[in-house]
Amino acid sequence: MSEYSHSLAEYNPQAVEAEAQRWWTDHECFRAVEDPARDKFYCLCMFPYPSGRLHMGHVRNYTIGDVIARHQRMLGRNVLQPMGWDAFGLPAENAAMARGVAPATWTRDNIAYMRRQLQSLGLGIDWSRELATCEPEYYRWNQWLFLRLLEKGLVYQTTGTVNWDPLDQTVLANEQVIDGRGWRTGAVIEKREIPMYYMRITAYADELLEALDTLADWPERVRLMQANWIGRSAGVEIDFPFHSSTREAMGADGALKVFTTRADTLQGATYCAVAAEHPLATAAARSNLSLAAFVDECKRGSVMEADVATAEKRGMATGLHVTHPLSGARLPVWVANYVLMGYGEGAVMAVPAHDERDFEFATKYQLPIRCVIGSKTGAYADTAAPWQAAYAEHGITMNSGAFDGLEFQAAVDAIAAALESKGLGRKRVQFRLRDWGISRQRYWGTPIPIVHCESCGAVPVPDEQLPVVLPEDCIPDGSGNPLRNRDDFLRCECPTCGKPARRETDTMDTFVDSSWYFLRFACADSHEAMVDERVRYWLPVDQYIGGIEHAILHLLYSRFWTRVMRDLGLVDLDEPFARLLTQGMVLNGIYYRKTASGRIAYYNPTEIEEHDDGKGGTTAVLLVDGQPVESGGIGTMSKSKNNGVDPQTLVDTLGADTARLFTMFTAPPEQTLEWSDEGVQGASRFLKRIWKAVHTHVSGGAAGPVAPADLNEGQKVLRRQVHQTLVKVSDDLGRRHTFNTAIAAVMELLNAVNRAPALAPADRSVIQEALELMILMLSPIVPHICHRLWHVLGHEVAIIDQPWPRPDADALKAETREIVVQVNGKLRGRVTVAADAPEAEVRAAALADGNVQRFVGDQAVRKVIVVPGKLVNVVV
RNA sequence: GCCCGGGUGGCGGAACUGGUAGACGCUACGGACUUAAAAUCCGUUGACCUGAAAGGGUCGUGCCGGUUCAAUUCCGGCCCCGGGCACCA
Repeated sequence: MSEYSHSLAEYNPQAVEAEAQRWWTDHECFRAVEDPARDKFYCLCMFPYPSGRLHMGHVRNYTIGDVIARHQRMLGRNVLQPMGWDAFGLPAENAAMARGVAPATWTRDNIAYMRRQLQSLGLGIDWSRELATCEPEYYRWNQWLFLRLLEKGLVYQTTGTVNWDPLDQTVLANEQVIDGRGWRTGAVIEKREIPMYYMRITAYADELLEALDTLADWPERVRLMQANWIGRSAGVEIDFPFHSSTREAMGADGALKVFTTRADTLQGATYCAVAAEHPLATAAARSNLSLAAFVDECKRGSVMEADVATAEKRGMATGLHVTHPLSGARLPVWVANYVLMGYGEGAVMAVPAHDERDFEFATKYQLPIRCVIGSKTGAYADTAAPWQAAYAEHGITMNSGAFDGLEFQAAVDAIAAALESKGLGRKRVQFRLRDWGISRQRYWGTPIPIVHCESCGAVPVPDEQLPVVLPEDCIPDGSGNPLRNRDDFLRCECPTCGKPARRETDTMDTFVDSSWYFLRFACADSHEAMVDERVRYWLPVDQYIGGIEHAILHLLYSRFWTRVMRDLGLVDLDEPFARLLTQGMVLNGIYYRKTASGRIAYYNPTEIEEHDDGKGGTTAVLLVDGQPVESGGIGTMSKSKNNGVDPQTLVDTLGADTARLFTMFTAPPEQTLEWSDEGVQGASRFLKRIWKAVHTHVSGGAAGPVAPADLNEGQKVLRRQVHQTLVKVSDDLGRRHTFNTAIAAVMELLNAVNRAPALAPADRSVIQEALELMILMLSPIVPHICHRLWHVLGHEVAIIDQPWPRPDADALKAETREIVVQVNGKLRGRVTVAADAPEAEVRAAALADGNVQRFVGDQAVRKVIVVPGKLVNVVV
């Protein structure tokens, strides 16, 4: 008999959790050791940015991972669940500015605090593999791989556009630009072209796209988003030769190259449009002051695609002309703000009749609209006048001379062939994906390992000089990169000629850090190499868990980086993440007041009380003054809306198990989760109920093993529910990852156990089995309380080392089944039949039901549909 | 603007492959226990109609339309909310 069995004390989460955590630590339960004889399971959650304190999103993320990891462990897998820190980034520099503390100090303090917080959640993490990306031991390999990519031509330098704050004389992130102005200075932001390093992710575009089909265990929506992001489109590249007048003006021959996926509409092109950055725009602006001013203005606008796409369409004629490659017609060239320099050729042929954007532009500037596609049911042109909108669907060519009457693909093929024979066009594949610009004009990141020499130019730092260590005592003040003022960092010798030279001060995008950390966890202590042979054992990650907001960039960069390392012979792996779960965000209510000055003051929901307003709704009141506040609905927990909930308070009061249970029960993992104080209470109450159920049962003395043959009907029914619940929970945890329904099923079972008679020895045996299985099923979710209750139920061996139970096939067998009977699709009755009753018998029983007969009446039965084991539908 | 999701009682959600809409939890209300409160336990809780009651019926899954014996689920069109849009991570 266990030492705990007679303790009917109140459930005290702090004591229970401390005890369980101590046991796991003392026994090194989560230390992952390579063992080729065992199946491994690598369970990884996206590592956190050490922002200061854990937020509820972290709790949700890491609880999901821990539940899956613990379940897999019980299934017998050799589980690895590591943790690290995405430690470089902008917030550390902001904190430095706000508090005058070095980013390194701030970051490391945050890591220490957040590590303790994670440990208090009882996560089964192998802390011996912990890493932080701001450690030279880690980022030296960013530098090393950068140099390998440079050698292979997969890193190159070209100019890129950045946001420039003219007052602070610094580059701003998109996030730091608010309504076109710098967040600190309020100055109107300019665009600047500066040299930057790029990674040639486009070289892998085809493979990254095609391999999406192999990711069967990724959410469909993520694969779709990635496919659309890569954006492969087959089309035709068309040359519009310069018109004679333009040749004179330009002093050169040539053609305007455009890319189009709608070559079938070529005969409807009435003008061409180029981006403000296009060479033709630059050339035309040289002799045209107002055009130069317009081009300048366009270049000043936002770099963000959302802004460009929603901006009012504006343009100006360049005065230059090109000739239509087939008809020879003279077409004007316009500069338009809706043409992106970064896609295709930075120039488009405009077909206003068949493209929404061209249509809007042509209507505004009174450019001709020429219809060349008719709908399949008739000529569109007849019904569309006067023009209301573009007809952008595929259709049949018309007004296109020799190309009339063709369907989309035939028209594209014929026109492409005609262009090709004239040397004015060719079929081509275009990707939307752009190369990855990794240069950041910021301090707190991986230094780019390049030295600038007056004689030799940009020279790679030799491997033996790695890492290029970032000085850690800088405190950014918002005016540019502080590395530029650090002589001890800047000054160096040129590795090629030995003359004095200057170090590159740009650092790498933090997405570089997160593109391979999952590989490093396999061998975090490797000093000689970036990765070693242990990667072969642990990778791929069997289950990756993180926020849906990373669906594109982080996951795509990681897939790219893994392939780069594969092609360098460093790993034997195409895809890093076998199975992906994208968790939803955590939301909470938003409350605010408008102050006299018109500013909005947000109040944390913990300072608010909702009162009934007597009209079926509620009024929100601020606790300190009792006065009403505005309710702003619900939104993601954020600092700016002041609606975050500190999980630490919850852990300190109701315990980690309650926090874990609440986040797992309240919503399925992929959906958004709404915070609710009452819901948290409900989770806590359930733990108390199960605590009490176990102790009450045990206080009745020892229960013998179940003897299936001796059970009465009620005991059989309860036992069947026990094993049905086990079947469901196994599936919910293992395949579906719907932890909410798994918990609901266990709750139902506890309700059934609490209702069941508990006097006879056979009753107590069935209840003992039910409670044991419930504790085993709950142990991945609320491991601390289960650690204790397992002992209370009389077991010496800790539950962490128990295997996942198997349902008893005999217990699952039922002799009868309830069948639903519908008449014309509406529920009219239920009949109970033998579980193995043949269809004819089920059908007869259904038709014999009193209520069914009432609804059938004297109407003729037209059809009877029998769904085996489920329902009968009588159609009259 | 483009790409991807989501919308079900008073609330969070369940219904897994087209087959009983509302499991489970919360809230609210009623009751038990208590000097009292908290806690705990028991019961009721989609709307409407009907019945003394037991019960029975109609409607109902954002809106409009379609397919089907049967639609929260599939198809077409719309509305609203959330995520991403390349320098937040």
